[in-house]
Amino acid sequence: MTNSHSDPATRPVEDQVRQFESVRTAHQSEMVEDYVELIADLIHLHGSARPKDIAERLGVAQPTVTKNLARLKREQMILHEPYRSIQLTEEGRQLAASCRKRHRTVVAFLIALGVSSKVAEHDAEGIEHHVSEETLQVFEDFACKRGT
Amino acid sequence: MTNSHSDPATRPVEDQVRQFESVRTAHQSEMVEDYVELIADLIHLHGSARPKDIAERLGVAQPTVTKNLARLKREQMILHEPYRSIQLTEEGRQLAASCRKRHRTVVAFLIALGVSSKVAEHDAEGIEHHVSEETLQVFEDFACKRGT
DNA sequence: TAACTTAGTTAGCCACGGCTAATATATTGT
DNA sequence: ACAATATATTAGCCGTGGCTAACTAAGTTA
Repeated sequence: MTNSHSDPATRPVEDQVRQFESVRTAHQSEMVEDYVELIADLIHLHGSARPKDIAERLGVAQPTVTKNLARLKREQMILHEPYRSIQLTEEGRQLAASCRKRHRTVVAFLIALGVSSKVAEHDAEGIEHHVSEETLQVFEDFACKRGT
Repeated sequence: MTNSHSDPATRPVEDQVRQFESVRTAHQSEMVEDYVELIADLIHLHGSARPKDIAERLGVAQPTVTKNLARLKREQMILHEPYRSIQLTEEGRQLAASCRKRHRTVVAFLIALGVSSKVAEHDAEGIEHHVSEETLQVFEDFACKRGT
């Protein structure tokens, strides 16, 4: 172990606190990121993203989607009037693009490492929300050197 | 891209559903894993794990800890009577051990990859809960070959 | 157009994991 | 032993993201 603090509980308390806090924060953005990314994909694929389709892709009930869309709207990620189509705002489009890029980077990285593509896709979904800029950069370099 | 389904929305719906479901499931176990791991560390370090210390390490209020300990108890991870000390059950100890091992593997892997130890420690906290057995094995092999 | 079907929303429930304020128990020091 | 302090719990609030049931709107088709 190169790490000088291999036992977590011996690290400064504030450091550990910051970490846990930042994981909690990440969890709060996950839903938004997943939705925005999925909406972008659906629009790209079908020309529109209906609550029905979103619900189906995520494996949740439609009312759950309606509720969460309210939050996306509140956070200015989408434009949406009841019963009308869902549009991404500029901010939403940007977020979707960066999520998508990050997602693909993580998948490509895992595959380059030797993980099967199915598992890579699966794990990326969970991992992508917790990768810092620094780590993402390292992933990208690695994937470029080794993978496709 | 070696992946045949680089556009998520073109993958079979059930696959994507399973992924999102499994991320949601992982989230439900995160709290338990974090607590159990931390409790083991504190016991190892101080001989006991008090709610006060747990709260301090996690950066949450004490009542939050009390509430969550009830869940750990319900799930048979700890033994705990009001105002008395916290013990890990055998199951709890095992979970703590495997979480700890996984955590260290992820950290060692990231460091071996070239991520700074501070960021490695940070990202590991978020990533560790979303790494499948297969990926973990790949991480371990890589860290062994390259790092300490 | 009217009836039926499909899609979307609203209302209201649940568990979770945060919080503060108030209370109860332990511990410590005189 | 008792008072003061520190720790732990309880009660009760909040927002999130699930759910079902009931209702509303849109779209289809006879």
